[in-house]
Amino acid sequence: MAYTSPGKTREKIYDFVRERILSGTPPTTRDVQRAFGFRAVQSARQHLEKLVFEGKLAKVDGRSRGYRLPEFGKASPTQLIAMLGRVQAGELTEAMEDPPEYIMVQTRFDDDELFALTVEGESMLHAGILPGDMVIVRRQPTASPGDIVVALVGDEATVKRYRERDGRVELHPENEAFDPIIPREDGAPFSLLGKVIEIRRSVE
Amino acid sequence: MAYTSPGKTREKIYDFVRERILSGTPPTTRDVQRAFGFRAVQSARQHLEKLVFEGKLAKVDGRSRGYRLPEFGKASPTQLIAMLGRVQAGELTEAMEDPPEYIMVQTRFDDDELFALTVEGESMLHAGILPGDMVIVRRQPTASPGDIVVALVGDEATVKRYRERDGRVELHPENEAFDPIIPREDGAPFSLLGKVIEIRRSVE
DNA sequence: TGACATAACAGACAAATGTCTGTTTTATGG
DNA sequence: CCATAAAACAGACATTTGTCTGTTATGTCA
Repeated sequence: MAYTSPGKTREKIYDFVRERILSGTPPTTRDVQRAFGFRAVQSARQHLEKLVFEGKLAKVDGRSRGYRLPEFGKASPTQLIAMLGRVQAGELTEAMEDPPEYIMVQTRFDDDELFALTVEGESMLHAGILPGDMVIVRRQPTASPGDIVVALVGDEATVKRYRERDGRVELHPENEAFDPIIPREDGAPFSLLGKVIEIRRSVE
Repeated sequence: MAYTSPGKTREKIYDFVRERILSGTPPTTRDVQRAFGFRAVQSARQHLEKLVFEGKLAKVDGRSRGYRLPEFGKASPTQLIAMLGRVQAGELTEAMEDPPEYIMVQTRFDDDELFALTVEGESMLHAGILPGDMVIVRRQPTASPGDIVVALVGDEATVKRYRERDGRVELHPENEAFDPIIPREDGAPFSLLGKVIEIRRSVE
């Protein structure tokens, strides 16, 4: 490879390695060598080791593909969660299996069971949740008053604000055009799917 | 390792491999061997190959740590972007360098230059953008009418709806309590930072 | 119980990958 | 221009890792 001014190539190597790590597979020394057209492995290695020395990369010695992003290691665990969609026979199932869509989420705890849903309807408009928004839900059987939750009422999944009045569960919309749902009264089968922990909206 | 009924161990191996892939490093055959206490590499290999045959895992032959999640192979590229925050002397700089915070974004195009901001104020309330929301912005010098943009007006970064009237730029809030900004008229230095492509809100 | 499929084991070889020692070439700053 | 540091090259060895052939043990089911 042609000679470049000090640090120039190293920066590109960092970008390359970083991207590879993020996309799921840290590169081998020789991956880097080939990607940059070095004629010696050591050329790649020297840059990589220097990046580790500078603290820009972390490394597990001796192991193959041992390079890591230092801050990211302990930052927050990343989880790939499934986009669910349709409600079918009272059970939430994966919509359009064909390709099941996944999204990345950074979570506080690794053992949370998460899933994502697309919101339909305008019942939570005043809570800043619009139709088409994606909500990320932590599956849990209970909730606290004030939580935004996803519940199965009858056959339909719905996003509402969780309240309790006189010991009874109430699901409140945040839009005057809609009425609260009081499960016991209307007798519809009711079950709490989980709590909304994040809202995402794509506006591209 | 003790003998288990058919498929029992394989399921656990699948979970193990999956988790390892998601956490950033696919395991080696011998990683699996050790994790399950097999006394032969082939035991692990057999299970892994079978999982590939069943379509539950994908694999790059010959390469170390070559196991993948099949659906994940084609997923959109992932990018780590910086959380910017404060506006300083007309320039957007990284807030609290000390740990620079990064978030994961799945992008359509890999070469977009993205950054993230925290929204202050309620001027975009009716567009479903609340104070504290994080907006992900693609840096670009122009915008189309209707876009939600981030602009630097004076020393302040502001999120508004981009409009044009009589060939002049107007920045419209989505809240009656606020007035539109018409850059030329009030004479404040104005520059377009980019277009909002995603909104995220954490409600934990 | 016995046939069968699967699980697990044993040992080895080959390829990929990490690592090392030393040399040559080029950019940079005085 | 020269001294120096960094970049790139060369070739090799050690370890890790993927792969293979064949054997033994155990669960399953008729």
